[in-house]
Amino acid sequence: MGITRKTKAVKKLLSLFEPTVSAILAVDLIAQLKEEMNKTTVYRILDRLENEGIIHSFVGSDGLKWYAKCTGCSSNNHNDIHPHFQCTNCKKVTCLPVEIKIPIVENYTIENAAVFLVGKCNECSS
Amino acid sequence: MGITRKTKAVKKLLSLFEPTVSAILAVDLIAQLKEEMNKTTVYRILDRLENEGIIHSFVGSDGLKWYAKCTGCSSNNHNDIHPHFQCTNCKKVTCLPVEIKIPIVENYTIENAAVFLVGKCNECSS
DNA sequence: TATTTTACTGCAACAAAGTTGCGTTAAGCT
DNA sequence: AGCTTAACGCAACTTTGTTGCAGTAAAATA
Ligand SMILES: [Mn+2]
Ligand SMILES: [Mn+2]
Ligand SMILES: [Zn+2]
Ligand SMILES: [Zn+2]
Repeated sequence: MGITRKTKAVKKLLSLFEPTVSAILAVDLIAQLKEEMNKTTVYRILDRLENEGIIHSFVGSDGLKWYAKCTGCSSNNHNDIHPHFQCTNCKKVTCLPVEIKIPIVENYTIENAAVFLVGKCNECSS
Repeated sequence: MGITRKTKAVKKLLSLFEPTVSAILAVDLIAQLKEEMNKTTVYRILDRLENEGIIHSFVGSDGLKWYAKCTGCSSNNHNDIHPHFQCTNCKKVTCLPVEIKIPIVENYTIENAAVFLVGKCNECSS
C-alpha cells in the first residue's frame, strides 16, 4: 500500500521538500518541475505521498492547495493537525508546531479543525 | 461607495440569503439563478455586497467559495471573524457565533484567523 | 543477467471555478 | 420623457485540477 516504487520522479519531488520547513504550493511545484515531469505526474505523486503520511495538504485563503512534510505520520495515522501560517509580506506558509484547541459549541459535534492564520513572520516584522 | 443601485438582480440574490442562516456556495447560487442572471453578474454582485459589509466570504476545505450574511458589519468595518462549520452528513455550512481565540506563537505576529470546523450537526447526529 | 509483470508516466483532451473586455440595457435622477 | 452611467449579458479566456489510454521503466522472478 502506498508508494511502492521510488522512481526518479518521486525522489526528485521529495527532494524539494527537504531543504525547507515551509509549505509549497502545488502550482509552484508544477512550475518548478516543468522540465522534468508532467503536471499530471506531480498531482499523482502528491496524492500518493499524502496517502502514505509523508506529506499533508491544506487549502490557503485563496483556495490554492499547499503541501508540507509530515512529522511522525503514517498511512493509517495522519495526526498532523496543526495551524498553518502565512506571512502577508513574504507570502511564505509554515506549519506551526502548536496544538489546536478544538472549541466546544452547543449543537455541534466537532471532529476536525483547519486553522489558517495570517500575519507577519519574524523576518518580515522589522 | 458600495451598492449604489438596488437592481432586480441584487434584490433577488439577497433574497436567497434571507430565509436561511446557512452559508451558500457561490457555485450553487449561480446554478440556482441560471435562468435569471449570468454567472458573471452573480460574482460581481457578491463582490460588491462583500465590500459593503452585507455578506462575507470564506473558502471551504475543498477550495470552493462560500458566502454568508454579516451581522453588524459595514464597508469600513468587517468584524465578522468567527469559525465556520460544515456537517459531514448534510454538507450544510454555518457561521458559529463564538469568538476565535487567536493563539500566541513565538516568532509570529498573528493578525487574522480563518477557522473551518468539520463534524456533525445536531440534526444529523441521531 | 534476461524476461516478465505491472506500477508509474506523458500526453491530450476535458472539467470546473472564476475573470475580463466590450457592447448593450436599464436604474434612477432631473 | 430624456439623460447619464452603473450594472448586465455574452463570449472568450485563465487557472487549477482530473481522466483515459497507450507507452515506459522499476523491480520481481526466473
Ligand atoms: Mn502542516
Ligand atoms: Mn460566517
Ligand atoms: Zn514573512
Ligand atoms: Zn448535518
